Amino acid sequence: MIQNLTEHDREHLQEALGKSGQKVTPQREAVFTVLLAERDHPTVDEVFHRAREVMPGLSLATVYNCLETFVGCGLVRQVNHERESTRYCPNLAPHAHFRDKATGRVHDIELPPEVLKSLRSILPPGFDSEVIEISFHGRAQAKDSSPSN
Amino acid sequence: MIQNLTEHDREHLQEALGKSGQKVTPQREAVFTVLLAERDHPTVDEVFHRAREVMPGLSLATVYNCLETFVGCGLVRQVNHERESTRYCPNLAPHAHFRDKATGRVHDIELPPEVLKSLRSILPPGFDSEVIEISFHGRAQAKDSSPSN
DNA sequence: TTGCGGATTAGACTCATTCTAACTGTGTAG
DNA sequence: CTACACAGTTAGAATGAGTCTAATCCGCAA
Repeated sequence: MIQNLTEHDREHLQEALGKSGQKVTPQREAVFTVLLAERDHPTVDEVFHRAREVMPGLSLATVYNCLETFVGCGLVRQVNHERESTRYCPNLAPHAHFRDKATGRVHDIELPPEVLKSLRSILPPGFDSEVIEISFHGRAQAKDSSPSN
Repeated sequence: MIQNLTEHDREHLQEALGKSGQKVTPQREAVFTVLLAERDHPTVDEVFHRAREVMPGLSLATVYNCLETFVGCGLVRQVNHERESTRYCPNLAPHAHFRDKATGRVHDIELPPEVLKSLRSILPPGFDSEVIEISFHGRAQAKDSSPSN
């Protein structure tokens, strides 16, 4: 089920961690692998259970730590919807999220640069935004499972 | 500090509650008054403390109940940022939120219809969105306090 | 007066997340 | 080789927003 990291992904991990002076550890590798394996915006708990299958001694605290580290060095994004548990997303391209009311599943929605730009333009002078989060909530007659990247 | 409701606002409250078969109570009036008095996106706790000044017996549970009721009948909107406490906003016009990194203060950002439209347009066919939330996070060299409306 | 139902209340409870303190493992200085 | 430092990991306790529960209150209709 859970593949090992590709050469490329391992390098990506290593480089991002290295840049902020941190190391690749087996736990971090396991957690990162889980995130890449199924890009379905898992919660911490889901990551925990999936990673445990591969590394039974892994603790929940470590999963929290790893994910925080990844967010800190820009490897993944947090996704929040209302006050539900935080989900994690390895898609770094600018995109919005769509949460399906029926299934709770989160889909990535591509965000064209011009739309992003028009969004930025609504900020009055003096407002300088680093992060924009856009989330839709509604119904999707989705074909199937995993969101595109 | 906390003014009474204007005639107009009381009618607004009454009508909205009435439509979903609920009554105006002193507690609901107090909570609604607090929301309108200072449109600074207070948390439940802030609403609770402000309303207590006017109605000392008011309980936290009731504040939760009132706010939930208001959301249910469309009188106010919830505003969530990451996993911080939920805030409440009586501005019903479509708008985005800007959270100031430095102060934590939330500002309303007007959302022109064409921007809203361009946002909707990025949804692939089959995705039907009822709610769109847009939030910016960054720094504002704000002149002063309360957000417009 | 009695009974009903919605509203309110205090306090118990849940549960995601954070904190703490102990432990592990690796690398480096002696 | 030994030991010290230090990042990372770990289990479990603590936190805190929000929800639930069961008792009470209150206005109204029979």
